[in-house]
Amino acid sequence: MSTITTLTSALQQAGMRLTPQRTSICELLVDSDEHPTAAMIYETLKPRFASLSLATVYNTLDTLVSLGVVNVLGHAGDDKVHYDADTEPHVNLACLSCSKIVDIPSEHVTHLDAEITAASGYKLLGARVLYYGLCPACQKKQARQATMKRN
Amino acid sequence: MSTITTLTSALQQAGMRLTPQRTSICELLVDSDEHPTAAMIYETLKPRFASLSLATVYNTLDTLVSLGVVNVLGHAGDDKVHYDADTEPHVNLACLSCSKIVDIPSEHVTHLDAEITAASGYKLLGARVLYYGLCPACQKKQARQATMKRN
DNA sequence: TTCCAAATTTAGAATGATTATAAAATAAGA
DNA sequence: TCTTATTTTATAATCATTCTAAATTTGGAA
Ligand SMILES: [Mn+2]
Ligand SMILES: [Mn+2]
Ligand SMILES: [Zn+2]
Ligand SMILES: [Zn+2]
Repeated sequence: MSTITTLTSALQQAGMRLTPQRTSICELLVDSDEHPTAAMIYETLKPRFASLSLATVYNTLDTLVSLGVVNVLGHAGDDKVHYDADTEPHVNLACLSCSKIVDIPSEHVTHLDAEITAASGYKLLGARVLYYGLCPACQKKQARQATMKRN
Repeated sequence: MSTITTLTSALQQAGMRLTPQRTSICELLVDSDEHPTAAMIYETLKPRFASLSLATVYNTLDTLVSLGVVNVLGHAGDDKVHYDADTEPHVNLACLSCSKIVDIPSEHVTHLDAEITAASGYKLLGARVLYYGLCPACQKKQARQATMKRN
């Protein structure tokens, strides 16, 4: 399990300073289980840093991703990129309708890293294991709307 | 293995007409193993359809994705969304430097679909299993540049 | 055939997430 | 304190993608 230290020390070891903004972004990423976007991080931290800039959020996220301590999952029905500070192998499951992403533990994904590295010679930096579809609530919503139209 | 018919009949069963543009987009997706972007598809088909529009490419891709016969993998170092007509479970492996995506067969991913459906109640539409890092060639390139700087 | 309405494609404008830029603020060290 | 490198910020710019309305194509009557 990633802790705040995992992220902050990654930044330091990369020769970067630990500013309050960067620390808060790392904290939010580790504490959150909602796979936030840059905009969500920005909005959440705005009250704490009145002058926070979106550029800082994007820059910090890019750095964390390129250091391999944060995974970038991509779009989830919205057109925003979602991030995941939990780099332990697991399945992410997104609803294309409400854009929520939940975690699914799976024994199967645990061994993929080693398998891929061995088979490919690639230097792995991150994983994007995201299945997508419709959550139960949004399935019901769709069924209801389909019924409406038919009548 | 997906054939051209998998995609075209999905469009027809959704009540859509099989136009030459749509058929060609489906063909290209099935024939290609390079996980193309909308722009790549557009450029490839432009010689055949002088008046082809990017909107048609995007619309067709969206439809195919929402029908579950094409997977959307997301960005790969570039900022273009890559698509995969191979919906058989497999690992995609992207190089963030040269943006190439290769396929890695894996026994482990085969059972994920069923496992996720059972555990979640979601209606699955697609999978995005993409690991990313640096291919061997780009690793060498980076090492060489690091050496340069040091001297 | 010819005609019609629906579906589709197209060209071009608009959107908006992300990136780039340059100036202001901050921090580390002499 | 100075000095300098790093970082943040405000704002402009980019560009992949989406939207829009007009033009084209289609399939099915008549
Ligand atoms: Mn997750
Ligand atoms: Mn693939
Ligand atoms: Zn939902
Ligand atoms: Zn490469």
